[in-house]
Amino acid sequence: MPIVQLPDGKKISYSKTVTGYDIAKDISISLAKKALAIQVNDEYKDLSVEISKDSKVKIITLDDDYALELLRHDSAHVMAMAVQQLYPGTQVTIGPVIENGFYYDFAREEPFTDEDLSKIEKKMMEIIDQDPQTRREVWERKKAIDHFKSIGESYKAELIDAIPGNEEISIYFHGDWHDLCRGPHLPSIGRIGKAFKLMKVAGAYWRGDSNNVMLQRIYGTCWKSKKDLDLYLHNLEEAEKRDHRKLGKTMDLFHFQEESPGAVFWHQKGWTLFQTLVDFMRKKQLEAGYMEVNTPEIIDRGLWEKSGHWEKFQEYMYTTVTPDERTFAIKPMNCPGHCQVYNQGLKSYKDLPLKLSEFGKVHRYEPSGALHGLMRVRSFTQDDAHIFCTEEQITEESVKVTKLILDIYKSFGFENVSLKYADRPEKRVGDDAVWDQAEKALLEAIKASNVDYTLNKGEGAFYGPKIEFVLRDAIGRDWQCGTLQVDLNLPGRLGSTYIDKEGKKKTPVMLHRALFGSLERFTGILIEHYAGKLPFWLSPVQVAILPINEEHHEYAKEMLNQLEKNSIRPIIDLRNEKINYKIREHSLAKVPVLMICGSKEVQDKTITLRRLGKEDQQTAKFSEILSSLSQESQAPKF
RNA sequence: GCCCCUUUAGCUCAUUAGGUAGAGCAACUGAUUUGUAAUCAGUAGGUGGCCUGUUCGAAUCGGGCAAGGGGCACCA
Repeated sequence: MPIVQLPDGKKISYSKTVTGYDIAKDISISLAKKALAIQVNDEYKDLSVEISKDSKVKIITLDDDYALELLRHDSAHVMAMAVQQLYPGTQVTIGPVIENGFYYDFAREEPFTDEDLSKIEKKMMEIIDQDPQTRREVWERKKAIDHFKSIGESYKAELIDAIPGNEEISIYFHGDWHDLCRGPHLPSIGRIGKAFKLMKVAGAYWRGDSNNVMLQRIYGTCWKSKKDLDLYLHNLEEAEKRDHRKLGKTMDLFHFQEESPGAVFWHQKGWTLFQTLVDFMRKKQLEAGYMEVNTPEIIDRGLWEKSGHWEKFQEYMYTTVTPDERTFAIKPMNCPGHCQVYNQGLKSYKDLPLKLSEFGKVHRYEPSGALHGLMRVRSFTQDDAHIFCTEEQITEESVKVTKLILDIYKSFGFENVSLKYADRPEKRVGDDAVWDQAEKALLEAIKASNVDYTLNKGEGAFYGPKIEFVLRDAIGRDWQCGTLQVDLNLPGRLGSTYIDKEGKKKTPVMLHRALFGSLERFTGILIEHYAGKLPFWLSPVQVAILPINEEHHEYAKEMLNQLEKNSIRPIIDLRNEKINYKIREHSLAKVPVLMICGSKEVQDKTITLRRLGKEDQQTAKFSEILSSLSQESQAPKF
């Protein structure tokens, strides 16, 4: 005698077990037609689920957000159906819903080609037209394993074996095709609609483990309507346009070449941008009490053995053997070097906290497949610092670091920042009491920052807990940049000490901290965030002076000179081209300010100014414009 | 590192049964002296990523290597 309660509070009582479909029908015929699934006490179920107990229910239709998950999940199944019909002998493994779509991993000897994708898509359309009904069955575990083994689906059998004993094994049938699946699913396949597209084939390890065999993964996207699909595809194209690798080329910022994979050749314009960033951060750090130092790139392996890098990090280190047969490593991190600077001279508790910063270029032999433009390189500059302090100072210093990082992010328009906090792992060094203190300190810093955070339990470094700073860019992508790590290990290993109030030698705690992590990567993020249209203060070329014809060249040169004297970065275009042509070209080059001068301007000592992306013009005295641009050229303050 | 794909002029891309390559833009030369997103004409430009094999003949087919791309794994 179940009584079901609808979202509006209305109750319907039944004299016997009912299905979701029955309920939908009792509410209205039109709802029954639209119904895709049912939510029973916060759990999503098939529409065919039998309800025997009192429950709160909600009929899921295309209007619910959850519908998209159903559509995508069913799309994955249909894709697997299509693949197995077209390519017999292919094994199915897992096929989950992901952001914007779905994928399915297949085991098949032959690789899938792009032509295969269109064939599969076509077959999917056919299946959707046939609209097979969905049916759920619960099987006994052994029967399920034996069955999948008998039809050659060993991966599925392995998956069933891994399902916890208290869970039931549900098998979904779509027509005569079936798959192990938790569900729920649409009542019939035709409900998917046709707003989907197969995107790409990729390799993926079975169970995400690189020791396992590699499967073939097909990615697809699926939406509620053709319109949504088109919008998604359009957004992808737009995102491609702001790809920093593409913009780096067209804006003449940097290049890569095969003789030095993963290392940047910075061109004048890109390097100007890079240096502008460094200048900005240098100033902010000096204001925050950091002392900038510089340490060697190449250091004897003995020091890396002491620091533990030789043991833990060797596979990422470049090494070199000199003619006198000494082995050196090119630094992958700055910390050991900073400890050496700290170790010079006796330190007192009065010297703490001691903050050493460095724009240190580090080299790491990253796996070739990881390289990606500026975002992942083998040679990069860290905006690195190490804070030597007492255990009692961890909290205060952590709060300061967090504030500094968040303030700097804001200067670049990154308001949407989140934190990831990782606490003690199983394998670690240091006393639990010190860990307690370090973790408490980081949590307090997080609390003080008033920013959302997620906990990565047990994911801390072996030497201490850490916070990672994640920023979201203009098109909603997250980038992990800054980091703050408490280190209870390295100062001890490298013999760093200070004299405390009682005159006893003690080992300081070290905080590792980076604002953006890699400046190369941050430059890439900035380019994409701004789609190349950098704010005036960061723009490598800030002003293009465009005279109308030869008569105005002299005046134009005069202004060039004035701008340069005022530390603005101008260029001048004296080519014998029409003004339209010059405007177009420098606009495409994303120069933020165009200065046009013709006879009128020469006569009145004015300039006509046009800003990137805007069509309106502004004519004013050159002197006035000069002072306002000088103002605008300053780095943000906070 | 692993799977798949790609690599042709400075850039973006063509050449769909193997017969030594073509366009647009850029560059250069000349004409044009121009007022807010492409003035016209001409010239030059390529041992087709590198090595190797098959063939009378390879950008095109096979093998190897490298770099780049999409993913996976790793990660700033």
